[in-house]
Amino acid sequence: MDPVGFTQHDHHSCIAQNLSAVEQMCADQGLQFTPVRRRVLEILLHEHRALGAYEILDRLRDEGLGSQPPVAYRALDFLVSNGFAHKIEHLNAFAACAHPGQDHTPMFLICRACQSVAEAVAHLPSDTLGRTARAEGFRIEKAVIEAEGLCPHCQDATA
Amino acid sequence: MDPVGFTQHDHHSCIAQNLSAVEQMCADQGLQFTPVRRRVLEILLHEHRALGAYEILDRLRDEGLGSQPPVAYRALDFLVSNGFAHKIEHLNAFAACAHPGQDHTPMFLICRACQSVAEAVAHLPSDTLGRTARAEGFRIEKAVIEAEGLCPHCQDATA
DNA sequence: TTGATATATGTTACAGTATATCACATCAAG
DNA sequence: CTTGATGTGATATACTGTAACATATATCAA
Repeated sequence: MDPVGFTQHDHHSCIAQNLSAVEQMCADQGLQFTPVRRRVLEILLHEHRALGAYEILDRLRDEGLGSQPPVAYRALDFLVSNGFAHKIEHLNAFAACAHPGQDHTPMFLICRACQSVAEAVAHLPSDTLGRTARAEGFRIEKAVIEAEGLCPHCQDATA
Repeated sequence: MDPVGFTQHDHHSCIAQNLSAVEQMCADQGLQFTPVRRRVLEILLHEHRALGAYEILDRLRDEGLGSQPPVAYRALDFLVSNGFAHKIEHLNAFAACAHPGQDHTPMFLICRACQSVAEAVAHLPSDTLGRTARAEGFRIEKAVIEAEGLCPHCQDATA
């Protein structure tokens, strides 16, 4: 479960693997992986960055797959609530999940220069957040952990 | 630096203390603590929860202190960028800072039942977020850490 | 197969959040 | 006194998200 980071990788196979994994999980769980939902995930995977709902909608519209906001939002809701994508609150945008299906609290490193996004996995119990919640008697249901800054590449470019 | 949590406290003096601390800091740093900015902070302190920009704007309007969105957003920008308030991304809302002036990465526990918000302080270097960033060579400039769930009181109420 | 139920999609309209821009006032520094 | 920085007022607009209702498609039991 490596963080999917700022390094090069075989993008084509990464898309294919993710898609077939999601396909399999939908079959197993009786979820309908419909054309719109599939296409939205493909778009997110292909871009490999966070996209706004309306960017996604524009592409759906170009392909005749739906033209109104609720179409995009519903597909995104499906993907997010089943763990196939995440919403990045800081950007009001969405990104494909780097390790779909595994129940996890994602953590994002967002480069403010090149807009790339790396996903890693938090370890809540040992983090300040988890320990504070325990101490306060708060029950965490969902956590949002996002950092903005400069990725290694853009630090070099700036320097 | 206790987390300001879900327990009772002397709200009147907590408002007064916070306000005078901010006042002092503005004086020290040559920042203009203007009527609009002061009023917005007072509103946030008084509510002691996260407020949307337009909720704040409505109150400003009632008091004749400005009626257009930029007025509220500019005051909020001032408060946020100087560390006197925080934006809670998960809610698209704003809350007064519980320990203004201290440079810190705030962490929020948000009750989805009663909407109360507790602020605590993260220890980035030891958390997964900080360690991951270090390992990836990512330089964090700002972090957003927010948890949604049930506060102790609402857990009891639900049970 | 048929009908009943649940789920997914299409569309309109709107609500909520945020910013760009221009004009004007104030005030401190040179 | 004028220049530049900062704050305010106001209009307009862009971006993000949802409510509500109609239609279509899938699923499953009888």
